Amino acid sequence: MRRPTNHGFEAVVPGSAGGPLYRRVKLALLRAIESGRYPAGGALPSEAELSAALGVSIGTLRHAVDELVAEHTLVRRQGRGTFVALHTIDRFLFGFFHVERSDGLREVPNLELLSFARARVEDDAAQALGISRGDPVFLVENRLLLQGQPVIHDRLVLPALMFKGLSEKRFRERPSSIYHLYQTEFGITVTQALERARAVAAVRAAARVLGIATGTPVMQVRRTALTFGDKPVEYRVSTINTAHHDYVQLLSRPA
Amino acid sequence: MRRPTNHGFEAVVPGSAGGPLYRRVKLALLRAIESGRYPAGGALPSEAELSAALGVSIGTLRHAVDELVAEHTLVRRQGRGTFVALHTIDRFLFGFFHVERSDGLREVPNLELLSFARARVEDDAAQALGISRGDPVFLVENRLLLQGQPVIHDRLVLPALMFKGLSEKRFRERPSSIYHLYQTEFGITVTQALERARAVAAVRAAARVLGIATGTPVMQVRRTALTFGDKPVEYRVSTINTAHHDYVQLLSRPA
DNA sequence: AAGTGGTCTAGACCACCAT
DNA sequence: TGGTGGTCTAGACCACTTA
Repeated sequence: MRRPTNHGFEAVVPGSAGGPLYRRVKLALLRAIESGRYPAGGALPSEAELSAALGVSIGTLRHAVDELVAEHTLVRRQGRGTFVALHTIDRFLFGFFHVERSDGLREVPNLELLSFARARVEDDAAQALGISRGDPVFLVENRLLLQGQPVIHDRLVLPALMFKGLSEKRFRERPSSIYHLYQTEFGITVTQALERARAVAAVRAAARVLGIATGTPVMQVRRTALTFGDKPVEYRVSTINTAHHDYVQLLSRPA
Repeated sequence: MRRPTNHGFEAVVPGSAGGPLYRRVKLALLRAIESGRYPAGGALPSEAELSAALGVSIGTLRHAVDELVAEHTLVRRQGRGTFVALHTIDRFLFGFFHVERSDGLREVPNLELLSFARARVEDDAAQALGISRGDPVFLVENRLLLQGQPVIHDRLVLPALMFKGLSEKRFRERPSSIYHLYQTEFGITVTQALERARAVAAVRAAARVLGIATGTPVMQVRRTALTFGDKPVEYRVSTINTAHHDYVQLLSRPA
């Protein structure tokens, strides 16, 4: 017989304000995840236990979990349990990496660290990250190879306050994916990203890194990556050589 | 007292094969919608009536409808009913139109028809549309203006068999959105689209239409639009002048 | 065999909308 | 006021996983 516990939750009462019960249950779960009580990759208590701890029916608990699963915050595995979602290489590839060869071949990119530095943030990145101009940031420069050929040049801007202790060494260890590194080392889960793309003539620096002539048309993608609560965690400018690769998108949902 | 009807549905029995009950209910609803029994914009019978007609509990019926709502096939309106989703201008703007001014201003584009013709399909479009090379198609050429300035040049390829009776006049009438035209005039609902983008130097024809110099870097987006069952209905090549506008994407879901 | 999530039911009550 | 979808419950049973 197992002793009943409340798993650190207070009962969520139905009558009071704050919207539907399942939504308050969802927020309670989200707060528990963000607080680190259930680390990325770890299991949640069973649905029966959670519904008892929160004082709601199992149907209501499932409704809340359904939404968190739809948002990729949780993952259900029948017969095993419910887990906090991990940024695996697969999720990265299909969720946040949009470049593939023109013939449709998708491939895990090979990453080369070009430079790593601490600096004070410039205006465009400060605005995207929602921090003050001049705040300390890390600047990381990467080159991504597909089939041995350089295709993408990335410049990342990371708020130093959120990535305390980040070092060049961490990046040199070639994490399976950068977002996986954020998650496991800093407890930061990237849940979505906003991208703005345009075509530009390659400047000399980017052209050299990509091995193309200055002035070649390339795609420039500016990405702001967000975590829970739409909080920005990374600003990134990618320059893509689209001579033999495409930037691919599947469109479906409005807003 | 209202006479009970089955609304043309046969009861869905739980025991047999074919996956979960709610999924077979979903398919039954989808077939009814595709068949035209419930036209775009029209209301479905109430959930109580549907669950009775299909012989399932209201919870199961709601589960099926939940998925169709998540896929934007149906729309629920509390107190009014459940409706077959319409391609309104809003849905178009947020679901399928991705160009906005660099400062973030979103605007409904002004459409100019440049040319309209019948022709035999070329290879790239034939492959994208899943038809045989040489099959009859409509070729439509549009120019989209934002704030009075030409920003996008579109070349559309439509299978003639799916768009019987399409005429230049229909396009001249400036439909609120092209996908709305497909839906109301031909019963074709675009549910999702696949886009492949790259940066290229503007060729002379596109440059003239967009009012820019030949060779200017522009984005070229090739879109395949799909309806129910991932069936292709339109192939489109867009050339975008990104001098003052961006191609914008919100990324979240993996696959 | 025990524990987990997945499905399905039957019904009560609430919130919203039209008339 | 009556009809619609939205929420919530309590429980039964199934399918899958692990030991």
